[in-house]
Amino acid sequence: MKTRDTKNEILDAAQEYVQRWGANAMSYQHISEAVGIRKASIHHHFPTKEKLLEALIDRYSDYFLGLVDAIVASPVEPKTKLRQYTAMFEATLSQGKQDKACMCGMLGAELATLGSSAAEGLRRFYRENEKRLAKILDEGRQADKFHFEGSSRVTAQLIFSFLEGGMLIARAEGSVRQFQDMTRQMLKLIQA
Amino acid sequence: MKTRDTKNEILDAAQEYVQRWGANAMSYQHISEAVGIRKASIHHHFPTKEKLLEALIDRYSDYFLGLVDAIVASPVEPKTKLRQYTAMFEATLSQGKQDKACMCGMLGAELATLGSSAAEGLRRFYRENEKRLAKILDEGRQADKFHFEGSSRVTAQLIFSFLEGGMLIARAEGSVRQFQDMTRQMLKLIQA
DNA sequence: GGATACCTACCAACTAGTAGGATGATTTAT
DNA sequence: ATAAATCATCCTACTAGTTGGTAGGTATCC
Repeated sequence: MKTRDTKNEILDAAQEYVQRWGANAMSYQHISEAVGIRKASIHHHFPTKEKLLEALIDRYSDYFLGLVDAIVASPVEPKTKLRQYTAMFEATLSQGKQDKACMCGMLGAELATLGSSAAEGLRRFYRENEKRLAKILDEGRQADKFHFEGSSRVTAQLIFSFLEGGMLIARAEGSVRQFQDMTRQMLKLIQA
Repeated sequence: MKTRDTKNEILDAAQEYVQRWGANAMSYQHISEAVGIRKASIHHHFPTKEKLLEALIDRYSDYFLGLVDAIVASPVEPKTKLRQYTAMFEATLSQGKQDKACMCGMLGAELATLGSSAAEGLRRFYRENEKRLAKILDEGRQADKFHFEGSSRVTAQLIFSFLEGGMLIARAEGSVRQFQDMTRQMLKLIQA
């Protein structure tokens, strides 16, 4: 707990900005003002914007997937796990002025402007989420709690896509409620 | 069919750019080079970037919803209508280097950087799509071709959210196939 | 004494947007 | 009909501000 504070404060500010405005609307200047540090000092911690975004994606990914792993490993019903998973997205959407989306959903739209390393990190985030979701779905289907035909992997991709897209759409309407309704309906569709 | 050409060429170039790179990565300079016209000349047609984006959203919205209306009005099965609707998204994703998303999905991520008028246009696009989707769903449910509980409006929002999100996710993986698989699974989930 | 962390001061490139002029077509006045 | 005025389109040339990034210095800490 020494120098690490500033580095994390920079990432905190950057993440907030990306979740609200997007990576291309975020600048070193903005971070500088938010953290209370000079622009050049940010370059000391993250030499280029590309490196910053890579670090940002890595941190976000690790944190988010850590929470997901805890849900997957917990001894509750698959249905509950799925609800807890969707609640994570809902929580982000509910923060502040309800104008934050999933950071990796935002970056998905800005994919073309990302470096190849950051883009790979993004894809990893998507795949790892889908993998964990598929596990929950498999578990639930075997226990006859979920019902759907075909691949659990594709179904996981479908649910994940909906959650990422749903955040953007619901945010535009300024309606957490709409997101909750859609999520509930999604869950109903795969219920046995 | 006189002066209108340049205006539309500008919008064409801008739309391509937004669908691939996003609105914040698009500049008057980029459009200028793509169209073969000077930067200042673009300002003559669209005095500010905000106005350009408003015009872009309006044109896109009118065109897209026009196609959707044709689908809704056509005398085919609801199931076919839904497949035709999702095929429109698939077509965009299949274009070029498979790096284009729905323009309004892209702009959804950049919502905070849009002017209030453009943001309202975006929301209108979302709502009008959901409305038409709900109509198809209602029609199908009444004909016992679709089966789902609860609100058709919420179900329409769910499907629309999935399509917008799915384009971004599938694009990241460079996989039209993944998008097709997810869409097919979505359709299966609401099939009677 | 060598890192680490931060600073001031700069840079070249790019951003949206403006001023004002040239060209040519279309309307209008005579 | 023709001359004059107006207009749309496009141009060169510019502005002020922002962008990511660098050079090089200073203070502090192990």
